Amino acid sequence: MSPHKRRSHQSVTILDVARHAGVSPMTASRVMNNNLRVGEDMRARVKASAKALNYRPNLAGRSLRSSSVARIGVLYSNPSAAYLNQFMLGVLEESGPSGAQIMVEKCSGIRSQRVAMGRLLEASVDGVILPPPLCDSRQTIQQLDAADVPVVAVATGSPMDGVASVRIDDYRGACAMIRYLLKLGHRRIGLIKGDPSHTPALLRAQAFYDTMEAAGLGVAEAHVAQGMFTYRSGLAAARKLLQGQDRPTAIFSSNDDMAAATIAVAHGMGLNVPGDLTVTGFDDTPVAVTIWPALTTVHQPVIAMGRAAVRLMLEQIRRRNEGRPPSGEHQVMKYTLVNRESSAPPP
Amino acid sequence: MSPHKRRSHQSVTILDVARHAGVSPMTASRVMNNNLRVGEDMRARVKASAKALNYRPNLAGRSLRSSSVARIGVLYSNPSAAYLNQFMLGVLEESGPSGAQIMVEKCSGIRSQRVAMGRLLEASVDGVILPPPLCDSRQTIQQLDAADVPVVAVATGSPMDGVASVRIDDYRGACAMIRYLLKLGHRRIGLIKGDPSHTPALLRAQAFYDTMEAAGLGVAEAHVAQGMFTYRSGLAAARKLLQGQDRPTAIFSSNDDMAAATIAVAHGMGLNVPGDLTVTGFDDTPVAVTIWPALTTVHQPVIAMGRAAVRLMLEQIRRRNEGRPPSGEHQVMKYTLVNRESSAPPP
DNA sequence: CTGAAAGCGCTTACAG
DNA sequence: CTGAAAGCGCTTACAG
Repeated sequence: MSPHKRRSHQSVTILDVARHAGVSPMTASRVMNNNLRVGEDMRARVKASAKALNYRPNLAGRSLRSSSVARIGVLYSNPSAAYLNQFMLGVLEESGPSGAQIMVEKCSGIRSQRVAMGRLLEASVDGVILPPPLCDSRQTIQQLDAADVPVVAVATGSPMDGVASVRIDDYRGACAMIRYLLKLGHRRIGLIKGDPSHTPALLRAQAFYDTMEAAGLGVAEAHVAQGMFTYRSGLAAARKLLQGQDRPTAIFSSNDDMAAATIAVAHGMGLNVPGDLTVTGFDDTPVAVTIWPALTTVHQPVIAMGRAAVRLMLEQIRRRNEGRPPSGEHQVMKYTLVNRESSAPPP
Repeated sequence: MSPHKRRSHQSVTILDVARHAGVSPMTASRVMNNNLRVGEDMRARVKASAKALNYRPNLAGRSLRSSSVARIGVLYSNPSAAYLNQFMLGVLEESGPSGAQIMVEKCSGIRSQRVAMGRLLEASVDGVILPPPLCDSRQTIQQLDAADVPVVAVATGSPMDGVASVRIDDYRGACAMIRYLLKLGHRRIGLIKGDPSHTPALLRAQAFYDTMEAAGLGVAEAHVAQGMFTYRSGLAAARKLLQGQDRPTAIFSSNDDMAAATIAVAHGMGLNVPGDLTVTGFDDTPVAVTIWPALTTVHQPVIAMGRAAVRLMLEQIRRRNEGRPPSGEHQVMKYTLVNRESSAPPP
């Protein structure tokens, strides 16, 4: 960087961009805010200048002048604490600099749902982010729609038209994991399904069946157990899978909590993981590295998804304020297969 | 609220406070920032007015004019992911509105410590927050001191003079838990100790010995096991405690991860928790409600401690900027005993 | 569609 | 120790 003296606090302001583009600061501002009433020509020039100068809007300045900061609600029902913690980390990281206010409301059951929703609406939130499993509640989304409040659905397995969403491709993530197990040499692979009312659970299970079939492998009834995404349900499911004669050499659990339970059950039976049994999870929540052996799992970038949810929400709010329809953008984030200690070739 | 029209965006500004107190805005500003060069008289008047009007500084305005926002580093080594997530939740919540920037650096081992510290210093952070176990590293604190960078130590068992800190009273928290087990009727209580290089581990163990002794109970060698705060170390410790003849009817684990491991081992031995064995933890991290049965534990308000750490840090930075010495304030937060499903009277 | 002016709430830099 | 003036970066409200 050249050693010349800084004239102001911030290196590049919107004034610099305007000057560089040869337009007024107002026009530059309008372009930065996606305001429609700007000619294509100017829009392009400003965008180019902003990029060339690496302009970053000063959010303090913006929020100082703009009448109000965005108020974003996060409405959740019963996700795992670990998941929600990570998600909120992303939400707060992104909302902090933008000056947006975050209101978190929990609900369990229909009645408390009504109460929570009422509180959010009364606080006149500008938008509501719906982490799973509420992301799939038609009723919740319709209520919000009726109140003209934009929604961002997080980690839904079935994105809806006109409702913005962030997610990973659960189907392909699960396929990747099954293919990995296959490549390791496993043939008898067990599946612990997740709560069937959560759309990603369905996708992960379907990926299992499809990939096994594509490999020319049948799936025995005894090798599939229904779970509910909780540790406790994983305990029961793992017992079912491991008690039989022809027990699987690998178990694909639809999330980490149930995988952790599976390892606990296996240890209880004197089974070595991964020597006697490979166990893999999904999500890569903190429990994956808490337990021993550390879990091979599919990493879902939960923090990044929290950030993305806020960005999408801010965009929805702007659109609404300008009378434009919701973008209905569906952002698909990258999953990664994380190979740790709980997987190995079959005995 | 009266229905009169709002003159401006914010209900109460520093101008209102100044007018109410009959001083200039500058004086009001100085008082709000604890600037020393204000007479006692005016200081009192402004404070009273601010309180009367319920004045909340607009942080966007402040950060816009102030040359720079605070840059706060968080340097950590190897805490549990769950703990750090929760802690960061508090840090981000508090730093967001203040506009402070957070820089997180991880280090493992001496060499990477040097690298991480170098990055922080190069980014010219205004202060560094030290979560456990780095909160107890004299070397780290001295390096930071030498660079004239204020420190806030989090959850240290031995607060140092001149270094601000936030913590709970680990000793009394552990005493409360042991007394609870005693009251339940347990006499043979086992202890899983934590990493001895972490000061809170020492306090929790000492509380165990003292409380048992106060109850007139001896502690058998076989009823104490050394752990390292990890799940894996908890597995080994629990095996040691449960294999003997005269096994304990209750086990007090020095943290939740090791308690979770203990429950897994107990289940593996066919023991019912809490029917045959009571297991309790410490910290109340998310794992406490993930596992089954849910853990009775000592709640440490980690999120609130994250917020408090940022508040203390901002105060330290201000003091330093004004040439005053660090406050060396030690904030002690409240713990709570959370009674869930893993504890019951002895069989 | 584009712009000149004013001001959001606060604090810096200068006077006294 | 106290204050009047100016300005941080941005956008609202008004003109054209």
